[in-house]
Amino acid sequence: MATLSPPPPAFGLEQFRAALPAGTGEGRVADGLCALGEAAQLARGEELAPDPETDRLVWLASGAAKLVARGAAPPGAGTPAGPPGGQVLAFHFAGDLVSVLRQKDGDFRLVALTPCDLVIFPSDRFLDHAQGDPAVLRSVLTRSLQALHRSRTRMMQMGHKSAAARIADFLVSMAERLTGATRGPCAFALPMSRRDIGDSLGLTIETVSRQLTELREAGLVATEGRSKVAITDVGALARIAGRGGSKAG
Amino acid sequence: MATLSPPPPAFGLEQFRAALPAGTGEGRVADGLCALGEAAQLARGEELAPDPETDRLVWLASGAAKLVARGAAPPGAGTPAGPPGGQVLAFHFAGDLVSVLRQKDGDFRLVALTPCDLVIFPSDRFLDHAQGDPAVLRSVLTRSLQALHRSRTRMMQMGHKSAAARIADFLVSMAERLTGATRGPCAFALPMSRRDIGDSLGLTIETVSRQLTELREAGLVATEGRSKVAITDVGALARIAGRGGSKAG
DNA sequence: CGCAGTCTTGAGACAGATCAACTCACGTGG
DNA sequence: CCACGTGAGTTGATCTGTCTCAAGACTGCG
Repeated sequence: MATLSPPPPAFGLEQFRAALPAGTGEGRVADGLCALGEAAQLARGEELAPDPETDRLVWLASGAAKLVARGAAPPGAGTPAGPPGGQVLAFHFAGDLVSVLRQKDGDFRLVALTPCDLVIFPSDRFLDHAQGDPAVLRSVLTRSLQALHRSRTRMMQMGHKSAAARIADFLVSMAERLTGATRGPCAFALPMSRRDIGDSLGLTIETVSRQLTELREAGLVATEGRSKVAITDVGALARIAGRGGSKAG
Repeated sequence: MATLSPPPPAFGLEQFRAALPAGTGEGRVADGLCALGEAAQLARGEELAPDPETDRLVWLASGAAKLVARGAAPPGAGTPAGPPGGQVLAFHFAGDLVSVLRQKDGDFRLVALTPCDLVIFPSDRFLDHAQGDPAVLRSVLTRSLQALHRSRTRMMQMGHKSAAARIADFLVSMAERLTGATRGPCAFALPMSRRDIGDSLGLTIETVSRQLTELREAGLVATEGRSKVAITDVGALARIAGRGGSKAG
């Protein structure tokens, strides 16, 4: 269960305010929005308590989480993996605003990969308030359109890309989101398991493992332990992924 | 080239207005929006003239179109299919509001599958005006979030679904959008080619053809000519697609 | 009526899934 | 501090589904 935190002064809210569009004026609306938000923490593996009635917007103040679709058992429970288990739709990190629709519309669940601080807004009330400040509303809309664009681009890639390209793309994407690097070397720790990676890419854990091994043998990445990854050259991976200046090279 | 139509009284705009949220008041803002829109027609195979500078929102008043990503040659030109050709990201039909980003962000192009009437809005100016009426802005946002949701769901399916499931899903989706049917029998004409279908599903035309043949032999669909399709039972197809009551069934 | 392009059908090749051990990392308990 | 056990990760062998390459049949058009 998510641990609601009334005593601690709502960690994360101030960061949320800071992320609001600057042109929003004195912040009256921002205050209103913050008043709507409920701060919560999730421990590793914990899941955002589902709400069958309302769509929610969740602001991830810190940590990493995955958005999974129906069927994933809570960690520690049975259902090892007989059926597909739970399909991972997306990974989210600090700063992301995640749209979690009510269960009725195809219950998606937000599961913490690391300890998370988050702020939960009821979608409709958030928008009611945001209407008071079109800049905020527009900011959210722009984010959504970008998210849609990204999702479409990903979808296109998923359509007909090899396992190698998918893994490379995944790593490039993680490098960008976790370290901001878009080329050159970089290193980071992956918060998710091989299974999560495979589920999000439509591959099996075996294939994920094999592809990582090949990249390792090609000298493009180095791994340490289960999660640490060092990329020799993000640009080279991006090329394998079919991004950027792929023109014949 | 898109044929701009100044003389005809902007066919499509009235329908666009009608589709705006009802609670928007007298329609002052709606008038402003309509003033921003440029009506255009596209003939079959024609492509919306690309604009490298501005993001656009395109309202499809009538007809059907596909949103494709870089590389697709105009119909009648060379480039049969040597390289991947053009990946189809989505199909759109009358009533859809399509977000077409500027070329810089990964040029997507809107290509007419049938003669189309459409209304083109510059994205930023549309939003500027829409800020005058939060209800409109919110309506657009809601649409976007739903589109994102649909895109994610599709992405998930693309990830690990068989060719049969993808074709079945495609047919169910088309049945819903073209006839409104979600179960029972229905019939319609597909406005797109096998190649378009394959491109949108990440399959080859041969596989599309084979899967349709199997569905035909199974008595689930009947085809006539190149485009006409009759579905015996949408629910049965939905089950194959992995939608609905798939529980062990 | 004939042509061109789309669609269908077939045979073979290959990527990734599946099934099955094995190894290692990391947390636990001695 | 080190030994141990569990579950994650890796690796290998095989099998299936889809792509590829190659003809052939039909649709729809001029």
